[in-house]
Amino acid sequence: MSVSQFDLSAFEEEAHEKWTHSFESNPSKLEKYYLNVAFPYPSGAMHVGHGRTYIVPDVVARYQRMKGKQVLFPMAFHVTGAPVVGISKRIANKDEKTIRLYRDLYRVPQNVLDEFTDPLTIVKHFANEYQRVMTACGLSIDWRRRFITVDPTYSKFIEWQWKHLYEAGHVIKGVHPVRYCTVDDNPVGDHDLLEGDKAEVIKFTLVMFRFGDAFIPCATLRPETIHGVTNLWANPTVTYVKALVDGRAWIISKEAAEKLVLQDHTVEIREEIKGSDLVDKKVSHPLCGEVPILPAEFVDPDMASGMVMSVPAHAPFDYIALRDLQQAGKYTTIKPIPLIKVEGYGEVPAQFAVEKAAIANQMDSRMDALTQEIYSAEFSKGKLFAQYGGKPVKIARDEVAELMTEKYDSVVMYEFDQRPVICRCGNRVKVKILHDQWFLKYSDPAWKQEVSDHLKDMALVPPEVRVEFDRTVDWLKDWACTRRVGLGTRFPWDKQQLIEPLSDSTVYMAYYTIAHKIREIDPKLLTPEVFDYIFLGKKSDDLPQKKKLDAMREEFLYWYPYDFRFSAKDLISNHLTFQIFHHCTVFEGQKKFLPKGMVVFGMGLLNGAKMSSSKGNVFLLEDAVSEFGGDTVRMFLMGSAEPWQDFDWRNELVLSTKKQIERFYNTVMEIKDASGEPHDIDRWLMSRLQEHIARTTEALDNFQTRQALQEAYFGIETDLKWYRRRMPKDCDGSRDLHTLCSVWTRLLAPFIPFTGEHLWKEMAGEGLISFAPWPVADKKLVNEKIELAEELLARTVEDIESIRKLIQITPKSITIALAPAWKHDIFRMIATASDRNSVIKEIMKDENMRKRGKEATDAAKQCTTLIHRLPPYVVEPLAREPINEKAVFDSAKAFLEQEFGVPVHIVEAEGSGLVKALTALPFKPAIIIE
RNA sequence: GGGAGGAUAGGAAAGCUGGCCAACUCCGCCGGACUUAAGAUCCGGUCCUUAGUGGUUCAUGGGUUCGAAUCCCAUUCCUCCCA
Repeated sequence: MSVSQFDLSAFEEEAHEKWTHSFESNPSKLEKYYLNVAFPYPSGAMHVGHGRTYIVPDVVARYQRMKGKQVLFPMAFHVTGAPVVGISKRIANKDEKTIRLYRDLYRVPQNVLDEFTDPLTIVKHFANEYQRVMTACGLSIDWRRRFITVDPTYSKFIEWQWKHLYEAGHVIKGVHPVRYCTVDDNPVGDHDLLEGDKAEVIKFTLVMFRFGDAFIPCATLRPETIHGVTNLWANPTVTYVKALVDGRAWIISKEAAEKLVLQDHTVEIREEIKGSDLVDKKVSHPLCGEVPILPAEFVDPDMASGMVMSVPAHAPFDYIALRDLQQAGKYTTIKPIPLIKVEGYGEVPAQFAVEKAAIANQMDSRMDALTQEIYSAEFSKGKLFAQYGGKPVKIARDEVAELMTEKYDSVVMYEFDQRPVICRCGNRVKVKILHDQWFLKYSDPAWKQEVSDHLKDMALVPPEVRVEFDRTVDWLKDWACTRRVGLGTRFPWDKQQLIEPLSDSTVYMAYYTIAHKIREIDPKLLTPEVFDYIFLGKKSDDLPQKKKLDAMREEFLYWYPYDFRFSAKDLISNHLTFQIFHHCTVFEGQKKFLPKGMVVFGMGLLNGAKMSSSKGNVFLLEDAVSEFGGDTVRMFLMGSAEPWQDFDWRNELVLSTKKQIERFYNTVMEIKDASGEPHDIDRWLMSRLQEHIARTTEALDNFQTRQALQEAYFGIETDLKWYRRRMPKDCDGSRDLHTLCSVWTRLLAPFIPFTGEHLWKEMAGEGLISFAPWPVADKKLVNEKIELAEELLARTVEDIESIRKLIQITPKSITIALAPAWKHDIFRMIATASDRNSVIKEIMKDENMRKRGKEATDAAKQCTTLIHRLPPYVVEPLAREPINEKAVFDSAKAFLEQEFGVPVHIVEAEGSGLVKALTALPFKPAIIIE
């Protein structure tokens, strides 16, 4: 008895035992199916959102396996990059927040946590955790092929890959601005920031105003507004410095002087100048003439050069600052100078906008939004006045910047678009220009062309993402591909640097095919020639361990290219596109090895809010599995949304999923051994079953896990309910139910493999259900007539119930009156008519109909309505051939009487003498309850 | 700012090559049956109205059409990506 109890954790234990090496997959005679997932960066524990990412491909893998394919589903761990280095530092520094996250949320034991001061220990720990939890989820992964991206062997593979990229001319050297901490003396990654992780580096133009023998540089994003400059702003409370920058005298804030050093300038500070001493002095620029310096306390010395040029006609801040001064009776001769015409903002846009929004002073919180609004409006729609060239702002901006750089000493200065940006160490982050920065030249049009050509031949799921890929390829710019900190493979042409994490994980899908075998060879022997041989078939002398290489070559040729890659949609604009670029280069001229398809996922929500480890809004996958069971988690994640849609995890919904599995299990256990003789209703059940098989198969072919579950689970369950209702009281069901159970269990096996294995054993199925044959729909068992008869019966039962509810009397008998043959004729004529409007005329031409007069036209109208109302799968067969309604109801008489507990009479409407019987229509008999 | 997608019952979600659509299905809730009870299961209900009917609905406003949740335009809001 205890064996047949529904006990998920017992099933799980049983299955794990059977599966130990089952999913290790080798080349064989069978057709192959290779799928893979973007590998995880194991810096923390898995949450349920991760669960779906790996369960969807597992369902597909299991499905394809049952279809008889040789399936490869590998997994590895991406440990390269900087984040984990930051984490280890924070743990070493006893950062409370980080420690709490790892100790309390991820539940890392203290003795392990103590070791986390070493970054590699962190990723290795969580890689093992990942494997453990993935296994608990029933993922059918070939773990022999597991690797991490800092394995020496893998590094050799990366070096080989980059050699090809380099030789193809895709790796170039350039300069690059980065966030930089001068205390740590290192670039700062997102995860190393205390504040300002959204800040971006913006390229400003320094407009050089002449001030005696020196320059005063003002940073701007809008150099074209130089024509409208009325003054500069200096902060009277700030101490400025006069410094020799690249040999020429500049007046800038102290902070700016420090920043310029990081941006390729030599800076020697000569003297300090008080801001107040600058006020009311004059400066000049060839494009705007002489203007005064005005005082303004809003000027931030830590923003770019610490001096600001004022364009009151187009910048709300400048406008208000000037207005405030003038209201105090100062500088009243200065007038805003408009220079850009923009529709809908009057003569002086800044003034117009400020007045429209009724902004009182500089402190108004809407100022930033307003500035942004004007900036955007002028950029997209604005045009310079004719005297300044008349060009659109979009074009003029770059032209003016170029002119200033060439003729008027302007230079570029990088600064953040928002502040403050603060490092973990508490120091202000600055922008530094890095030299020796290497780039992947994704901007290369020829390379783009190869990628976009191949993209056309790839299967993309869902199809809507194709435009996003096309756009990404179109827009992609050069990508900085080396870093100075973190874990990773050394960059071959500059050993001081590392290959950046997104750039070292683009062709590893090929590496999976040989990962378990290449380990046997000493990494020192893994020259590029070795990989050239394995992956490209290029022969060369002195290849080591030729036999092993041949075996690897064979694996690669068998598995590659991969059939589908699964990944979340936020990777479209980088990783998923990069990997196509890299494949195109590495497998240059070998189109048959390029990726075949991709499935892109939506995001995960927890109780309606976005999942986020840092905010603590996560539910750990491990907890979910132990609380609800692996099958429950799987079925919930697969059934709540299609893979590419966002899904929402809610515990109460998960709980009801568990009940569903239990219901399924109990039902199967109860009926699997039924042995009665089949009735008509069994033929109906078998007929319906074929459709569920076909639809489930089709859904899975399209990766629609939700649709597939809907068909395979609820579709069959609903049929069974009707089936049991239709069974005579004393009958336990026929031996056909055994077939149904076998099919049903197999259809669900990819989703709930643990329960599947257990039931398979209970049903004495051969081998493991994981490798059992996928059911195939048998067209011969589809019986349209029987389905139609049941449909008629079900609809009639429904009608009787709704009438009974309405009249609220205790019925003594029910009479079902069937429509006469001539109404069937009308029905058929209308259903087959090409023009349903004129068909009534046609009908009335008939002698027999005409003599019935109004009765016939009424019936025709009602039939038309009915035909519109019935689904096509009912109308079509009825149009071909009427069904024998009398026979249907006669044989169901016992059922109906049992259902309603009163005598049921079946009569022909015509000649019954009942008034209500006249409303009888084909497929809709009249019902008289007394 | 540029790009992509979306807005349907209490929640989730199907339908979206125009007529079958008050709208598959699941969850929740309400009522009933079974049960000592709970749970499970089964039946019914869940916009208004009603002898199985009819009406009003699918973010808002407009358009195309004999006819639109479904096509087109505008607006509002949401999500994601890039800047």
